[in-house]
Amino acid sequence: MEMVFKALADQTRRSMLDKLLASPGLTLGELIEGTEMRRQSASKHVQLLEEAGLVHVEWQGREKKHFLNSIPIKEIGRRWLDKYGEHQTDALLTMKQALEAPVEEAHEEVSAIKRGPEVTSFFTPIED
Amino acid sequence: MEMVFKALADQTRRSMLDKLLASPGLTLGELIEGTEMRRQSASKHVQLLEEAGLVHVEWQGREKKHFLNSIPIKEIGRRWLDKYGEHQTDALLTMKQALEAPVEEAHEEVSAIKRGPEVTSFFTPIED
DNA sequence: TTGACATGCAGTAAAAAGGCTGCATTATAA
DNA sequence: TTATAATGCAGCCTTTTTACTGCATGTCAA
Repeated sequence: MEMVFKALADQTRRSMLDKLLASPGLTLGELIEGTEMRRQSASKHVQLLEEAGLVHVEWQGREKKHFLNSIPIKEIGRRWLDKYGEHQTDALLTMKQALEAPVEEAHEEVSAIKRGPEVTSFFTPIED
Repeated sequence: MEMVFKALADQTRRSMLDKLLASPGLTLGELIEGTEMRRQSASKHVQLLEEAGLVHVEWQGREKKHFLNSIPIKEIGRRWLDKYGEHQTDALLTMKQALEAPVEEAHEEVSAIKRGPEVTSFFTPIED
């Protein structure tokens, strides 16, 4: 999971995923077409993407075909949408309103929310 | 968008978001409780999260209360789930099967998929 | 007012990331 | 077989990231 986040943090790598989504099976050479980047640098990016499980490769003679594996991305999307579901937004708005109220009462409300079951019940811990 | 990806790339920052999800309104001091990290280091992380729009703050006297803003995360989740939808997985499997067939025919199928409307129609470009 | 507390900002050091060149390896094609 | 093409690996350099220390600022409470 850590690796997936790291891999997605770089624009160059995200562009590579885009290209592979549009054109499955591109080789390294084809991946850097139209860019200024050297083959060797791109190769390192591809290595990272492979380690993160985001790219699957198939060797065909001396050519290495690259394919996007969208499973890890979907997994992240699914988990995070579960984790930060609609309830959270409501809770945030509640907090915001509470803080905009006079300090004493606001502090009370904050404490109530912090110790109460309302927010903690929204929270489904997910290892990442 | 770039900032959001960068912000999510670090485990420390993701943990902070987790804490703020579980306990909205934590101060900096509360955020580093139980960790080895110095206050000043954590402060920089918070700064990044703020710039990425992932954390909203409310000053209350000398205390700075931090709140998770899950909107950017949801936005990413939504866009990426659109982008890498179910069709992509099918396409990937098709490619995989094609490549596992004898080379000549496989190459034909790959070319067909690459130039055909099947895959490109799956692709909905999204700026990021 | 004064001391303690919560935070911010500047500067520094170490580590990680990203890009390059040069060379080695394997496969195709003449 | 030999030249060419696609790729990998090692080493180097520069930039970015991350964590630290020290000091400054603003707020609360006695």
